[in-house]
Amino acid sequence: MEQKYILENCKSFEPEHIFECGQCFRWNRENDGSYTGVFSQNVINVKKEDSKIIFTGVCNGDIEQECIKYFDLNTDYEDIKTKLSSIDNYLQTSIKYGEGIRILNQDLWETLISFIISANNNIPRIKGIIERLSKNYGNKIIWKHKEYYTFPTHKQLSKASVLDLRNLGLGFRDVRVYETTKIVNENKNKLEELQNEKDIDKLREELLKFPGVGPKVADCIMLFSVLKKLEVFPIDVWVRRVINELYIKKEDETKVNKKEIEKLAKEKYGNLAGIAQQYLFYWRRGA
DNA sequence: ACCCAGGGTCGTC
DNA sequence: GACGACCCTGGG
Repeated sequence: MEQKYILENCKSFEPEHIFECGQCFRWNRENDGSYTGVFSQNVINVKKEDSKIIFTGVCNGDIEQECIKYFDLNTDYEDIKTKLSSIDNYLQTSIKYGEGIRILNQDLWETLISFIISANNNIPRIKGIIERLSKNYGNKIIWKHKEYYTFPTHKQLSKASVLDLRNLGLGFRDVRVYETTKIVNENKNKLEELQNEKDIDKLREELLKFPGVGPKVADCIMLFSVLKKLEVFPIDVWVRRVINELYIKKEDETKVNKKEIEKLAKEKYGNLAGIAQQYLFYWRRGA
C-alpha cells in the first residue's frame, strides 16, 4: 500500500547530491529529476519541489519514521556546513557545490557487502553488480507495475556459490563476498555486536577481519552505514587527488603518503572529517 | 582495435 | 613497507 510523507521547509536536502555522491548504489534518477531506490524492505521515490521534499512509496513500516532515520533528518547539516565552511576556502567551495549532501544511515550488512564490491571498481559497474545480486537473491517488491528487489539478507546471499557470484560479474571479489557472507552467517550476533561497539579503533579492527575489507572499505562502512562515524576519512584515488592538488602538491599523486593525508584531515577537519571528505569527493569528481 | 582507470585488497618479497 | 596481480566494463 502506497504511503506518502512530505517534509516542509527542508534545508540541506538535494536528491542529486545525496544519491550521486558515491555513498549509495541503489538509487536511480527518473525523468522528472526525482530518484527511486530501495532500502530495507522499502521502495521509495524522492522528489524535491521548491522547499518541499516528497517521499512516496511502499514501505514495510511507517514511511515517515523510515525516512527520518535513513535520510538522517534529525541531524543539522546547516550547522555542520557553517563549521566546515570556516575552515578554508577550498572546503567552502566544495560545500557550495554539494550543499544538499546528507550522509545516509544505511544498513550495515548491505554497506559491508557493497563496499567490498567497490574495491578497484567503478560506480556504474558496482551498481550493476548490486542490482544483479538483489534480483537473484533478494525479495521482489512491485510498485506501480514495476519490479524492485531488496538487497539480499546474509541468509539469502548464502545461497550463492563462488561460481554464482563470479557469473554475476563480481570478478575477483567473488571469494571475498562469499567468505564474508559465510562469516556473518556463522556468527549470528556479529553485526549487532559491531553496532554496539563504541570504540572506533576496536570497531575498525573487527571490520578489517572480513575478507575484502581493508582500510578504505572499513572507513566507508563506518561512515556510510548506521555506524555513522563522522570522524573517519576514507582515502580513495579521488580524495588522494584532491588533497594533493589543494594542499600537498606533489607531482605524482600516487606517491602521496597516506599517513600524511590522514594527519592533515584530522588536523583540519577534526571530528567532521568524514563529511568534509564527502563534499571534497563529490566536488572533485563532478566539478 | 587498443589502452586505461575505476570509492583497493591480498599475497609475496 | 613496497610492489604486482586481480575481474570486468565504459570511455578515450
